[in-house]
Amino acid sequence: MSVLEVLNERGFVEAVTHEGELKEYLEKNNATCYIGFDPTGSSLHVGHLVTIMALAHMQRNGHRPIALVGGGTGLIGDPSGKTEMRKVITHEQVDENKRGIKGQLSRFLDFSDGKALLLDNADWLTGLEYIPFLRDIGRHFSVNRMIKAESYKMRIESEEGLSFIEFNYMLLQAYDFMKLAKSHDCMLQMGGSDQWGNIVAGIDLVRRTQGKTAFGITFPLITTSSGIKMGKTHKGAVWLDPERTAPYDYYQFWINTDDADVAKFMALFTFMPMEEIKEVEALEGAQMNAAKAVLAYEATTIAHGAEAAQKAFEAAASVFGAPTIPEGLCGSSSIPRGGSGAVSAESVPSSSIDMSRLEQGIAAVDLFVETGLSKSKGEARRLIGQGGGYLNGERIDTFDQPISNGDFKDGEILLRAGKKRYHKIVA
RNA sequence: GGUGGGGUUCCCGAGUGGUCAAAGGGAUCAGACUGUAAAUCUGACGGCUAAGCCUUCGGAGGUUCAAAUCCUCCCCCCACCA
Repeated sequence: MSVLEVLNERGFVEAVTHEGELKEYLEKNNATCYIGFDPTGSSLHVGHLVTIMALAHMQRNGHRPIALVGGGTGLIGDPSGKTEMRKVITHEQVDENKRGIKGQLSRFLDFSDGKALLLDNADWLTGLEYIPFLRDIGRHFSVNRMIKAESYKMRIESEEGLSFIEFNYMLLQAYDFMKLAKSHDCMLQMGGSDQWGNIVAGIDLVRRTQGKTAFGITFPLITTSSGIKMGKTHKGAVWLDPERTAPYDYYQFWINTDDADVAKFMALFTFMPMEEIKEVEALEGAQMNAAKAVLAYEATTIAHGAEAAQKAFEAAASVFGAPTIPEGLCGSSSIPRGGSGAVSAESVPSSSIDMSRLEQGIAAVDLFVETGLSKSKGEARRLIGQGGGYLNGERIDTFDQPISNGDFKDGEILLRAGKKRYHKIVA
């Protein structure tokens, strides 16, 4: 089975250029392909996962993926799909972000022995000279055509407009492709559907300058079944950096997937075989929860390692109860089955507190604020007033209920806000 | 540079001297129902030493018993013209 089929089957493909030829190309060659990553943040997030997984599939099928960090283009900002101009970032930030990004990608890609590459387009873009660039590259672009591109249209029609530097983004990205085609024989670029215009521009440029056919694949924008762009939660992005999104929260993010999305996400964000995923589609009711646990476990394993996934699983089990995963379900997953014995909740956020203060008793509201479960006293008061505050599993009745060292159970006080947020206080 | 229109609480958006912590919607949070899902229903949604007080309506001043609302200056955005 070729990569293209794998990607297709798993729902990665939105559009492909020269489908037949690309298929042939991928079957005959150990191809090199690339995807660009914006170094605007120090961490990638779940929104990047589709592209990352696509690269991983490429590598697993014998091709060589290149993750291209836009250190040069990042200084400009891609207007595609954005309604407003992006902040320009500094070189130092880019360097720092690059390090973070590589670390995270290493979980998904094997960078050893040049099996995957991390390149930075700043290496060739920052040295460009204006006049030669215009003469050699600019002449291949038609403004008429560019302004018709979907990626620019929106901005051109917007109130804010499109700045000149952003307008040049397409040329630079096309230049990247051309450069990589020449230096690494990289003939395939992939990207989100908003990148279509940029990718096609690159393919064009490769053809005009080198007379070769390059290819492009775009991925669909993954939305949840409720139509929201996936990976954003009220708290902001779900990061791949464990410092920013703890593995436990990462795990929880996947657990909270909509029923309707579970199978889709399994196909996209795990390496589980499609036969098993098809079975998941048919699940109903509470069984779906078991499938979600598998999804969360697998996704967490990929992003943070088996150990972290195990811990997250156990922590979740200790607060929500261990899920029963039927034997027949998702056989390839190494998720613990049949309720593992000792469950620890060490991934639940915890803090310690000065014992002398506890002796006097601390009002519940204050404790909720101190532990970060509530942002302000008003919020804590509201929470408890509405019945959302719990102490060791018991609902707290009044907001000023004192909590003291008499409330320790097994050496800890377990506070809970609402259904899902916990905090442990240890002596 | 000229002319006109704007900047309101997380977002959109009403409000044009007191009745405004500011309509409505969205988002969010909690509760009920459930399966840590969705949908639905209910409630909350600036802060606090909480029937009271304090801080908010681009910024700084001013008028007034009283200003998001009126005046002055400034900053920013947008449209059209040049």
